[in-house]
Formats: sequence, structure tokens, C-alpha cells
Amino acid sequence: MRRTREDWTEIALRALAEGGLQAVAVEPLAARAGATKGSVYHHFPNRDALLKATVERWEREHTERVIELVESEKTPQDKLRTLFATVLGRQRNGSVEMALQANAENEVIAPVLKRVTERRLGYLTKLFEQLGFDHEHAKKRALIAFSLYLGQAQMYVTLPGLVEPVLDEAVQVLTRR
Amino acid sequence: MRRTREDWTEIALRALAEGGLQAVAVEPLAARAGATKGSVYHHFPNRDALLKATVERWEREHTERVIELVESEKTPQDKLRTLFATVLGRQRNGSVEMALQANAENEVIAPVLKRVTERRLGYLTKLFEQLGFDHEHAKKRALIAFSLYLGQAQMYVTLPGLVEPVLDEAVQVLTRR
DNA sequence: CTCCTTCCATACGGCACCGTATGTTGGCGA
DNA sequence: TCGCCAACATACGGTGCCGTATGGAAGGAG
Repeated sequence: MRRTREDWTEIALRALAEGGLQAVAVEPLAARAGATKGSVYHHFPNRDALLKATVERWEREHTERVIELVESEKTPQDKLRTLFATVLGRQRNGSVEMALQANAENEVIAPVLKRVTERRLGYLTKLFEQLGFDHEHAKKRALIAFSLYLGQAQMYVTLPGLVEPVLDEAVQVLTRR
Repeated sequence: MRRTREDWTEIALRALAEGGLQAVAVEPLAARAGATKGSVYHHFPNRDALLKATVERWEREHTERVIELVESEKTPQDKLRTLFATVLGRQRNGSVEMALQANAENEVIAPVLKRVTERRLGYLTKLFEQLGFDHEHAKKRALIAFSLYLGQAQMYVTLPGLVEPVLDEAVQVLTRR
């Protein structure tokens, strides 16, 4: 079977979601794909290059897309709620995110995470401005909201089943002036 | 130089803070201590046993102690603020915490993290009850507060310098009814 | 059909870490 | 002072992963 660069990043993305950064290893990936690492090393110079392509693909596919989805809601409150509800759905989406957060100091992952985070914070700030906050307060609320999201996502891992019932209360707390 | 079991967990704790879970490896640890792994394997049957002793030591030393410190404050608001300010100080304390959170699914770490989290959530719930919330709402607030803490701690890693100025606002938002 | 490039398999050496087996030492009890 | 045992050091084999070297197959261009 012939494989492309995108096939490998797709496989790596799945591995990243299921097994974390450690699972993005050339030989296990190849075995999983029914190939050998000869193929991987043909498309990528080394493991870091594969990882870089993988996380950058994730960045392209799962950052703007979420914002677009959220923007389909009408009120800022609904947008905020949809934002939380969406990204906290514990599919591949959130798993990849957590894998990246868990390895935030990795030199390949760090710049991607920085860009994505800043993009999100910018969007959240705009949302809170639409809710009537001045710029300074909106920025703080955005930071609080994003931190809350990160924490919730983390708790899905350690103590699942405790997060969902708190969603409405969280949005309420965040939007109150 | 003679070494005890506690010497090794001390060294492992430092390694955990500075290099994450990966750094808690027998041979590097021994080299770092100016010894060989013969010593480590004399005190522990294997790497997981060392890790277990290490995280359980952290659990003993850094869970109750924080609560005790926080309890020295007078008002629940001050307690909450001190709690955030303390645990978010990015010394060894927070680094170990993040290393554990980043490896929450590790079979040695998971149970410790679960116990610590439940203990903290319980304490936070009590705090919010003291603030006048009924039990159900206090539980939700506790969850929100703890998630916020986790997220803030994570952001110290990815985008430091953005967290501190938001502390007061966060406490304010959390305690408002 | 042939040639050439792309794609991949095989085989190899290397590194880092785990765990075991066994030798060595230094201090303490009798 | 002798012997013993805890506390190591040393040496070894094993595993999983990285990266390289090289040969072979498959498919389009001519």
C-alpha cells in the first residue's frame, strides 16, 4: 500500500490522542500501519519532523474550525457555552489537546501551543467585550475562562463524571458582571 | 556515602520537578547522586516502587500542609486567595504537581492524584459553604475553583506572565453569588 | 519494453534505560 | 578481632526506540 505524508500525520494524530506523545514513535507507528519505518523515514527526515507536521496539522484543522462552529450561535452566552461544551467533548479532539498540554515544554509543541492559545484568548476577549466588558476586564475574563477550560479538560482525565453537571454554573459565573 | 530510602525519594522528587516523569529514571538518578543504580535497586525492587514512594511522599508533605497554611487566614475569601496564590507559586511545589497532572493516567500516579484531588475538592466545598452557598452549589463552585486552579497552573507553563494579574478578579468571580 | 524515480523493506549500529547476578566493603555485634 | 550483613559497585543481558545504508519493487515517461 502506498502512503502519503498526510497518511502518516493522520496515523500519528490518532496515536497522539490515544497514547500521548510517547506513542508518536516511528517504529510503533509503522507497525500499527502495517508498514516499516522505511516508509516513515522516506517522508520525514526524523521523528521531530513527523511530530511537527502532525501538530501543525492539528493546529490547522482544530483551531479555526471550532471558532467557526461557535460563531454560528447567536448570543455571546450561547457562544461561550457552545465553546465549552464542544471542546470538552472527550473525543479525539480533547485527547490531542491534553497530550499537547501535557508536553507543553516540548520544543516542537511549544510554539504551536503558544499560537493556538493566543488565538483563543484573543477570540475569548472579543466575546467578553460583546458581553459589555471593557477591554481590560474582557482580557482578564478571557484568561479566567480559558484557564477554566484547561482545568475542566484535565479533570476529565483524573476524575471524569464530575465536570458535565457544572457547565451551566461555570458559564453563569463567568458572564456575571 | 550512605543513602536511605528517603534520600532517594528526595532526589527523585527534585528530578520530577525539574524534568518531569521521564527524569525519574534509575540510572540518571543514580548518576546525579554520585552513585550507581546498585544502590537504588537495593532500596527499591524496581522503578515503579521508587516512583510510588516518591509521589506518596509528595502527597504526605504537600497536601495537608497547604490546607493548614490556608486555614491561618481569617475570612473564606482570604483563604481562597491565599490558596490560589500559594499553590500557584511556581517553585518545586507546582512543578511536581504539573508533572503529575501531565501523567495522570500513569497507574502509579493516578490513585495518588485521585486522593489529593478529592481531598482538595472536599476542602474547597467546605470553604464555599462558609461563604453561604448551599451544599450543591458549593460543590459546583469547588469544582470550578479547582479547575480554574489547574488551568492557571498549566498556563504558567505555556504562557507565563499572564496569570498573576488575574488573581483578584478570579477570586471575585468565584465568590460572587 | 526499458529506464528512472518514487516508495518502501531489510538489516544494521547505536543509545538509553531496565532489571539481575554477583562481587566488594565498611561498620557493628558478639 | 572476627564474622556478618546491610549497602553498595560492577558487569551483563535484554528491550525499545532512533537513525542510516542499501537493495528491491512498482508505476509512469519515453
